[in-house]
Amino acid sequence: MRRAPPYDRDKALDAATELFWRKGYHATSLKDLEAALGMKPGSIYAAFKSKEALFLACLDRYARRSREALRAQLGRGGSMLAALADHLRTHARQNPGGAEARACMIVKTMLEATPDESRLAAGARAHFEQMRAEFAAAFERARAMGELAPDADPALLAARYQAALTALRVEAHRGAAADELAALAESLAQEVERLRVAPGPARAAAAEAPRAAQPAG
Amino acid sequence: MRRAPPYDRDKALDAATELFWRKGYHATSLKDLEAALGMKPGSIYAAFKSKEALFLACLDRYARRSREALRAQLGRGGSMLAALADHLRTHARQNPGGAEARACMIVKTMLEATPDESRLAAGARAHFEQMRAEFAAAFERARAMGELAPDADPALLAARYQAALTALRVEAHRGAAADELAALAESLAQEVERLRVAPGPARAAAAEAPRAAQPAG
DNA sequence: GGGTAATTTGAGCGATCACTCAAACGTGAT
DNA sequence: ATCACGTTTGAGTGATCGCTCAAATTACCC
Repeated sequence: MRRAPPYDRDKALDAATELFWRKGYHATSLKDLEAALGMKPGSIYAAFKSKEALFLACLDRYARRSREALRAQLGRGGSMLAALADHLRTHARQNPGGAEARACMIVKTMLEATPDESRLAAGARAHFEQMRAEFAAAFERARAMGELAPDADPALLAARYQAALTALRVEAHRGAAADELAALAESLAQEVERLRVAPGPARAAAAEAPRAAQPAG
Repeated sequence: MRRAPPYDRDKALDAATELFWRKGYHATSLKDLEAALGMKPGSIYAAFKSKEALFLACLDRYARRSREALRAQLGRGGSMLAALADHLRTHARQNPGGAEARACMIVKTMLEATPDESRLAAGARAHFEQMRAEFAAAFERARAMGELAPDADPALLAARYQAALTALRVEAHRGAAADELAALAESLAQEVERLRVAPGPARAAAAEAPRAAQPAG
């Protein structure tokens, strides 16, 4: 019979994720973690095997939650393209000082991990590719629904969508003004919605955005 | 009369930049720098005042060279939009193992710097904004040349262009296959060229890209 | 209440961190 | 040659790094 652990694993992972996300892997010390988790080094190493393993656990959790949030936003039925566009707009609505006004932890880790820290690098890349697969599946569904042209390339669209999202979150991280961030997100979102092909002569004609003066960048 | 320093400041900065760019600020130790620069700690601290100051010197140099490379590519006369598009394509042509197949050092630093490392964060942001100003100036020139519609928004276009470039370099950093990277770059480049407005009824009609099946993402 | 096993504790491990400084050294002027 | 001066040297600074482990503590079963 195991004794119930007096520490709350979920809260500990929350605190560790917040710390790692904000400061990155290298700049976060065990002292920081001890303070944030309210645990002594021995407990941390009993619960999680090492600093690296703890980081990877946080990253996995973060990625899983990101994926679930995406699916929740895309799975409400209705237009896939509209949902994808709204997902971009969502990321511009974060309050500037908030925890979400930060670049994606997966991307941060990809850029921070050195080649010899292979587990961090491989983990981050795997999660990045998994998100890409989510986006590709969404575009495939859009194509199946007739929102996209039959010869549309979901893989390329997914790459471009992820690029837009990545850059948008870098812009938020930079501290861009809320209105500039919203304008950029809106511009990228309209780009997605402009992919829609007219399904019939009547119903979705309004969804076809008019050719604007600056449609791209 | 000062004695000429026996160390080559330019080569030292080259080596330090390579190291910082690859490993980031925190993961680069003084031991690493000693080995790469061929200098003992005392010399490093005499030549550059601290690890942080050395990093900032490298970052300044990197940003200045990036700016100069951009100006060289955009200043050859001819179409600004074509030059901007080609600049994107250039970044996809880097050989995969090469030193350039890495995310932008400015962006890496923006994402790595913690809020309390204010000099690193501020320096990276300043350089990022300076690059944005370069892009905005290029789009303004394009508008003045009649390549863009008179009501085009250079600031927004610059933000979108920088977003595309940032994401493209993240994709290269990730280790994307050369053909996928080229496809993404080509897609983004065409997006830029599609901004062109027909200048006259005849001459530049061919430059107006035909409306493709998947123009955006 | 006593026994047992799982868990937490926290001092402290060796290694490495960024950095310093007195001494050795090289160079140009005399 | 000799001197004066500025640079390079590299052993060594205290602090902090990630991490360990024997001992104390706690919860559960009988």
